[in-house]
Amino acid sequence: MAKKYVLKRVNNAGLDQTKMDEARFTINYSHLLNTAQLDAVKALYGAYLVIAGAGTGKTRTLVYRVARLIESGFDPKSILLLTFTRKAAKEMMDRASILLDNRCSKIQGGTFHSFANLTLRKYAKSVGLDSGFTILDQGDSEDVINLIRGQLDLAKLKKRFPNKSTINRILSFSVNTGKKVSDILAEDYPHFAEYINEIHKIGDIFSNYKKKNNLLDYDDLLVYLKDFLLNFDAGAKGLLSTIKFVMVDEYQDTNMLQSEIVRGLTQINNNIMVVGDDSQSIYSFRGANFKNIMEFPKLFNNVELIKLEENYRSTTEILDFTNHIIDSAVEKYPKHLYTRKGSGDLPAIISTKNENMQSKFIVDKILELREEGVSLNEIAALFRSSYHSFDLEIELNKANIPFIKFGGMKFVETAHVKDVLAFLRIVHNPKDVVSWYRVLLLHEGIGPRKAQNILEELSAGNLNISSNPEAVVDKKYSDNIYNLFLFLHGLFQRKGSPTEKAEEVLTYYQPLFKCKYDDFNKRGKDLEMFINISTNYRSMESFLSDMALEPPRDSVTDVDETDNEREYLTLSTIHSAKGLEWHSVFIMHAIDGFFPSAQSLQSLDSLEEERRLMYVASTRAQQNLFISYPMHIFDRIQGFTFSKPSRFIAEIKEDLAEEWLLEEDF
DNA sequence: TCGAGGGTTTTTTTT
DNA sequence: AAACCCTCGA
Repeated sequence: MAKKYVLKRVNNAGLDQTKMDEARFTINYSHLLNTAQLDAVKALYGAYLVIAGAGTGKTRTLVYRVARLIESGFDPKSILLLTFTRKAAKEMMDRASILLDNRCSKIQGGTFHSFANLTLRKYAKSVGLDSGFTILDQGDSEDVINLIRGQLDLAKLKKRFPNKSTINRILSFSVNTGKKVSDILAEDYPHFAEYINEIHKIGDIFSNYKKKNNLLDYDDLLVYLKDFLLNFDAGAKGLLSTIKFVMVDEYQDTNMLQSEIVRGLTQINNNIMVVGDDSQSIYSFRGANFKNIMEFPKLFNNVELIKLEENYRSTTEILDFTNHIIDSAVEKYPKHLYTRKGSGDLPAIISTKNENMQSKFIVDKILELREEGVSLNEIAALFRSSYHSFDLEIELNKANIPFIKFGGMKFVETAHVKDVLAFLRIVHNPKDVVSWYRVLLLHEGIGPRKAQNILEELSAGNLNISSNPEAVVDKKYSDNIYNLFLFLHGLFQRKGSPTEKAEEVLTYYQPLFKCKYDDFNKRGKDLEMFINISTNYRSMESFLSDMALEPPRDSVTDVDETDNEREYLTLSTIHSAKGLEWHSVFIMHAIDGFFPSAQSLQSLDSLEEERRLMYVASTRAQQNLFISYPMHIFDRIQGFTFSKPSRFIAEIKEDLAEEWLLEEDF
């Protein structure tokens, strides 16, 4: 008798989901994960919202899910993992590779912006872009706005007009949240409300300017990507048919624009998993709203909610402390974090006489910890604003404690590095007026006016760098302009690696550099490092994109790439410490006015965000948590002021932390 | 029109 | 302490 076969529908990977036998996997998932984590890892099709409290193994869960999808036979390239930094994406891919095999490093991963960059270059035509577009970083955008601002006749205005960074912030916030500029002004900048028309005008000119000159700022990257996806033409369909699974990390910090991108990405394969924690939402200034994460179920059908609540990071004492901080939040979604990690020391709240005593305390305590066998790599000092660590940095240097600082001014944001980049950007995109302007102003005898004239000649085609300057650069221009064009023409024609070109720029730039900066000796190190970094790149395009999107961390204090073995302490803004953890954590400057910051005291919403910031900071600690505040601190405006401890720690109950008072003779 | 000098304000956080 | 704005002499 002939056997009867029943044809069952199988999924895309050719495997029947219900029949999938755990034994076929090389990784023993059910042993290595808790129930909730396992639910998330096994999830296959559909939409999932994973609410993952601090330290509940969020990264671990994502890593295992990647491994499992790949083990199930899905093409790594069909998995897209959007993270907050590319470092986070890379770390996850590395961990998954160790877990399973090298296929895991083949998934697509990165930030929304870097994904937008790659996609838009690839599909430039269908978006109506030139694929050689240049990315404007925040400083570049501000420069353009300043230019436009200068052209408007603002002298006639009686009252102060917002400066470039404020204008940029307002316009950008509008793009990211979808709010009207007038509403933003009314809510956050009532004192500028009367300038609504001027701001709109600047916004319009700015947009046209960017379009005309092949420039995209951070927001444009997202807007163009969103439009590309939602227009859903052949190009977008082609792209989306290759993406089967989308995962988004740190979803609480995405904004409306980004959530539309997520929607756009899942139009064909409705498989989406977002992971986040509303209590750790700390990017409202970029348009994120902690409530967005709970709006997610409205975006997709049948969203399954998974909650990770077992904390694997901190001791009971630390967890009790951090739970208390977030319990006082005015608005939050219920969750109960618990730990089985056991008991340790109570968190300590340390008041010191002044800022320097605080630094000395931290240095001393670090040395003590090191005596006890805690590696410097396991220790971090966290602060609200980048400048809060200046005094500590001095003391660390005195004590010979190596450190790396995260957050704050980045290496590529320093004026001299931007100068060098500007030359390279012109050669790569001769329409990059922002860089042109910067480069022109470097030269003696050229101010805003003459630079404008030259820019006009450039856009009219009377001047260019593709032909020999003999032919195009008129006699009426000074020698240094002729020489500039000669140099750029040479560089434009030359084929060579980013490093070779950067070295040529440096040679040309050297005299200008020494003339512009008194402290050129100190800054010179950055330029050397810039050359060093360039050696990692073979294409100018990826080099320039990376410098704008994922620039290297720090300039002076940064150690060599080869120095990975060395131990170092981490100094970091709380924002840059997101997602990380250490054995021992110091939180500095816990003073009202510093943390929470003075600007946030005005509104409840921003105060609540400061609270979440304190929550993020304190949940980074595994074993030891030290929160310090100086009782006297120098305030540039008022001189010495007596300061109160941060309201977040002042409200802590006695049994949750012990208080230390540091005597003067330390 | 450039660029130096002086007086004033300003301050988070990041892609 | 640095960034910004305005004024004024060359």
